[in-house]
Amino acid sequence: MKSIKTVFIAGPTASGKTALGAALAKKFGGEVVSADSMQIYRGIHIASAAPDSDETLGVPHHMLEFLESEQSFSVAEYVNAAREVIKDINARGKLPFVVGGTGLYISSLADNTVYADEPTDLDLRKELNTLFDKEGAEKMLERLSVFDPESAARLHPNNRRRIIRAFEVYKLTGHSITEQNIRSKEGEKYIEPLLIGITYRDREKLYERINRRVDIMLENGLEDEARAALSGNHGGAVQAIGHKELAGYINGECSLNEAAESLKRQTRRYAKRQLTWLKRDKRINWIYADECPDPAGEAEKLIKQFIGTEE
RNA sequence: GCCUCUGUAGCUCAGUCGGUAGAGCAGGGGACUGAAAAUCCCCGUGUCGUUGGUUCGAUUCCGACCGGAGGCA
Repeated sequence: MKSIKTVFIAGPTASGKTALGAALAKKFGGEVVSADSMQIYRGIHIASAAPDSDETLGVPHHMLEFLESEQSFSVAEYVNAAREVIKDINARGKLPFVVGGTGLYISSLADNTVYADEPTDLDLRKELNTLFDKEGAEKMLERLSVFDPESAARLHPNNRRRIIRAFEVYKLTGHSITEQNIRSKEGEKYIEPLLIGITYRDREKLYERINRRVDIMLENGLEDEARAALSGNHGGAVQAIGHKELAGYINGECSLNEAAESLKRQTRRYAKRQLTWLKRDKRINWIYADECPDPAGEAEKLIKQFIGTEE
């Protein structure tokens, strides 16, 4: 099968990628596939800055707000679902635009990473956690080195989550995560990506935007949304920045102002981590919103060149 | 006007009995394959208010000045 030309719009939170993605998709008659690990959930519309109906500009958006907050989700499920959506968009003769800030989701699609069928086993994770508590990190890494020396050497003892995942893969599949990662790169290249990154050269400007957006979220009812989420079942969405920070205020542990400051700080750090992830990918064509007079026009040029309809 | 306290990192402050300084927070850099808005690793960024004096050497001691806080008038 011929690979599907797909435009990716990536960037840190509050960089303006949602608006840019929708505008570009409209211009090129495309459809948007969200690549955001929080916007997949319902009940977190404000905190995740999911696009409102007026922000989608009438362009179909996929992979948005389709899961209940207590449901667990994974990159594997994301990639497998998004792939079908992209194939469908392509089959209808439209250009897919993957827009989002979850680096792992974006690169998994752009790199055509294959995630084999393998059910998530939360009980096994629990067991492994108990074992970890009993044995300690060093002993666990020693055990890991027996069947996966590469991972044992690579993983930091403090990174419990990754160590446990390495055991989990082996117990579930009989092969190491190192081996699995190698296989994951050998799949069909069904996507041909054009990667566009949007951000600000001056970090301070991005942070100002983040701070402002948090204030707007609070004005728009973030507190009520957080209250509703916190009273419900806790699941995949509880780790969302926004509800987490407001919990302290809602439980009477701090003032609203302190919660808001904490939320801004966590969002800034998140943006920094997003940038660290994206910077690594040398294929990304970066557009700096604070230097470029016409970011959308710049992106349009790249896309025209990419799809081969250069005027 | 006088007296006292005070001025050190972006912020709050420690400290140097004289040998150009260090914590917390903020911040910066990095890793990343099934929880990824998660998880984890590394890093102190400085005209020690200014200016004279004493000294081999002053951020440290002394004086003056400038800024801040309080007190007495």
